[in-house]
Amino acid sequence: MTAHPDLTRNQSLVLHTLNAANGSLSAYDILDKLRAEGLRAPLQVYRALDKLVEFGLIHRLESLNAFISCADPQDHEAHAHGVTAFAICDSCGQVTEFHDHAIEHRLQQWQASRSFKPEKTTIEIRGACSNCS
Amino acid sequence: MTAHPDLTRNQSLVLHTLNAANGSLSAYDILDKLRAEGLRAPLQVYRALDKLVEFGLIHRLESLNAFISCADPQDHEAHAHGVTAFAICDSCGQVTEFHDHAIEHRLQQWQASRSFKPEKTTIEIRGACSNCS
DNA sequence: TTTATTGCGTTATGCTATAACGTATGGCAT
DNA sequence: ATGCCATACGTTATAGCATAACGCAATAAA
Ligand SMILES: [Zn+2]
Ligand SMILES: [Zn+2]
Ligand SMILES: [Zn+2]
Ligand SMILES: [Zn+2]
Repeated sequence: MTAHPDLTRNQSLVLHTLNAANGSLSAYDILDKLRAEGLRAPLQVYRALDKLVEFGLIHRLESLNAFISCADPQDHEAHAHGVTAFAICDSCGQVTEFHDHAIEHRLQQWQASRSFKPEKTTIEIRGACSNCS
Repeated sequence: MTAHPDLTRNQSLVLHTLNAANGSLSAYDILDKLRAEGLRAPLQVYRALDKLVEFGLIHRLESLNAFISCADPQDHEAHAHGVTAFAICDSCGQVTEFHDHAIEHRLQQWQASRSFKPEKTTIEIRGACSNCS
């Protein structure tokens, strides 16, 4: 359970922006929100995002090319070794993060049967949330 | 079991290019391979890709922003109503498509419990295949 | 002090995807 | 045949996402 180091100014700015957002934000969304704080270039945001993902404080949503703050950054076990899944509402943008041990176990079985060594697993359900149906 | 219509020239060119490829190709990879056939603009490729995905003949890999031909285009049941998963080797590019009913069922349970209406589900495992480990 | 590491800022570039326009073609009802 | 509709096509321009490459600054070993 290694704690991540203190965040730098840019990392803090990006994390707080994501925490304050309702749903997910693209790197350029974040950049636009942080111009007032002095950020000017995409790389400043991408470098912070890379670190925050590495620290397990945020997640990247592959099907949206966007980022969202972790729903439970304290849960190191689930995020370090587990599989994180997301349900994404295409209507309102709500993102629900969840962890399902049965799915994870089933994927592990498949991987073992094929001698496939997983590095990162993406599970994203796009659709309509209960409010938007 | 509705058959898809005959493919247009551009659709055929794109499909054959993907069928001939070892792994996945980006839209621009495909465009480069088809310049000799007269294709000049990204839209010509993207429009064909959209249709081929709609017909269930190819899949989009969200974590790669790339496309791959379907491993079993005849299996309409699995592709129309089921969840398709991919194991992607980051070393050699090999992509293995598979379908797991237990995972699909588990996702359905989650969706039912949250009244979430799924439209498209992405499952992609990035890692190293048995040959590359 | 020297060296290595990490983060920062900037410029430039590359890759991915779509908007908006007009043209062409084929099916079909009148 | 004529008009109408739906679909595909080709082109130009633009939008959106991501990284290469450079040098500087601060910090932490050695
Ligand atoms: Zn999380
Ligand atoms: Zn919603
Ligand atoms: Zn398939
Ligand atoms: Zn491999």
